[in-house]
Amino acid sequence: MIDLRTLRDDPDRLRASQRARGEDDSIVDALLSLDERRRAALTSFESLRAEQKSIGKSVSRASGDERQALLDRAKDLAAQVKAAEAASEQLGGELDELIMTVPNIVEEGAPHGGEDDYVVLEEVGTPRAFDFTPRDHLELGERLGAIDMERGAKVSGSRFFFLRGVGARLQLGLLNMAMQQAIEAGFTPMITPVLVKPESMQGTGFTIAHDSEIYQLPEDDLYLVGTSEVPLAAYHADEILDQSSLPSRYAGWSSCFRREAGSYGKDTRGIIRVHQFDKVEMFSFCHPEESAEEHRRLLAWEKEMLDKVELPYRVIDTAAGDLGMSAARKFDCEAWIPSQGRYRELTSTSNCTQFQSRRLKVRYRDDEGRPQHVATLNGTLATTRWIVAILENHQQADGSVVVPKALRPFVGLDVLEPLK
RNA sequence: GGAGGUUUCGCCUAGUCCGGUCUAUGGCGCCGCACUGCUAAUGCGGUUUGGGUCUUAAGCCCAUCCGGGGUUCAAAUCCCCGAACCUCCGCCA
Repeated sequence: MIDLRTLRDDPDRLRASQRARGEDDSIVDALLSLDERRRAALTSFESLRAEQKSIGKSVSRASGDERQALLDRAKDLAAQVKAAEAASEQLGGELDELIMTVPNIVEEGAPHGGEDDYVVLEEVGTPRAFDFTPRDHLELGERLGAIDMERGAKVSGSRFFFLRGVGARLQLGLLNMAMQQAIEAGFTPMITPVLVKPESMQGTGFTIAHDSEIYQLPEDDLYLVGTSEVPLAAYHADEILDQSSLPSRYAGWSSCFRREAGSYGKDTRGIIRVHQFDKVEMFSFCHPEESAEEHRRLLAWEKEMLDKVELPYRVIDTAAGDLGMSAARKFDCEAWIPSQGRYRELTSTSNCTQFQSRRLKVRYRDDEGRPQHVATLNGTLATTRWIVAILENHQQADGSVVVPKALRPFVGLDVLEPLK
């Protein structure tokens, strides 16, 4: 949620941000006008209410005719107060509803435009030159007995799979290595709920009503998370944190669930795009003034992981139109996928500034003792999708796969060998 | 799934039976000041959160006693619905 005060003081900032995203900036005027009308209604309600209270008090002191006269007047006022309150609540509700649809204000420096207008910040490593025709991750995974899509489909439907044998070991090793790195960096490891209440989902910036990506359990009014960012963001909801505890960093391990509605025909092969996968996610609550630095730190930890698994990748600065609801800035790391001859996203780190904390009411006390909203950031340390890049980039002509050195102690194998 | 209990401004707590004097009591903690060789102790004052008004500040005002709704001129207090926690019973991994 954006800040109403900032909006009043500097509406042009939001206008510029909306244009950078390629979205309608007329919403700014709608917000300003609604805000003004709501404040007028609120003031009128409050002064009526003040009068009602003071008359109410004198009722208890008066007696006889005087009391009756006051009672009549109070009755009349009570009706007026009720009407004024309803009017103010009506406008307040409209304003809340509207402001909840406004995406975060884009950070200065983020590229303008849509999906294809990203800026490549860095390329690390070079795609390997194969002296044989590289197999894709599914063929490798099947030969290794690591990935079973067919039975995934039999048991649960399309875009579901089993990781088995060395596949299961590879994922466990990878995610454990991510956890290990996070712990060494001072993160608190977390295993989170994957079903959350609507307010946790919405507080994090997902719109339950319109987001067809979310699995819903209407019977229980619970929602399956697409990332542990959701439970981690909501973890400190309605709390005022001690300023000295910032930045407060958590590493969450969870399964993630995505309906992938509207992506029919896209990435249908293998485990690139699936309904359920596992992920280790970094999450940081930090001082708003430090969020840009913290964002760079999260990016550095992502790169450290990518270096450990010895993958060629590039870092992109996502364009404003592709940031989503909550992010003010987003950096993705994309690894080279030999079978596709292109880079695919393996990590994504977002600076959500105070957007989520304002919705979730996560605050800290500033030096004057006043509560202020913290900044929240998130970033990927490892996911199931990494297996795709690891298998393909480290494959050998015979279909075996060399486990990156840093990963070996976690997987317990140096080379993954095809089944006989 | 059923029965009962609990929920008050950081923590603990009074108030709820019997509506107005609750502008919510007291203790702890915290902050400031005073006193004091130092520390401690003591005394005094402050200390929920959000919002409106206001150039700023002060001040004033509104809301806030788990959440929502209702009764009433008036609700922490009465009624209804819900949530969380605790105890017991049932059922099931």
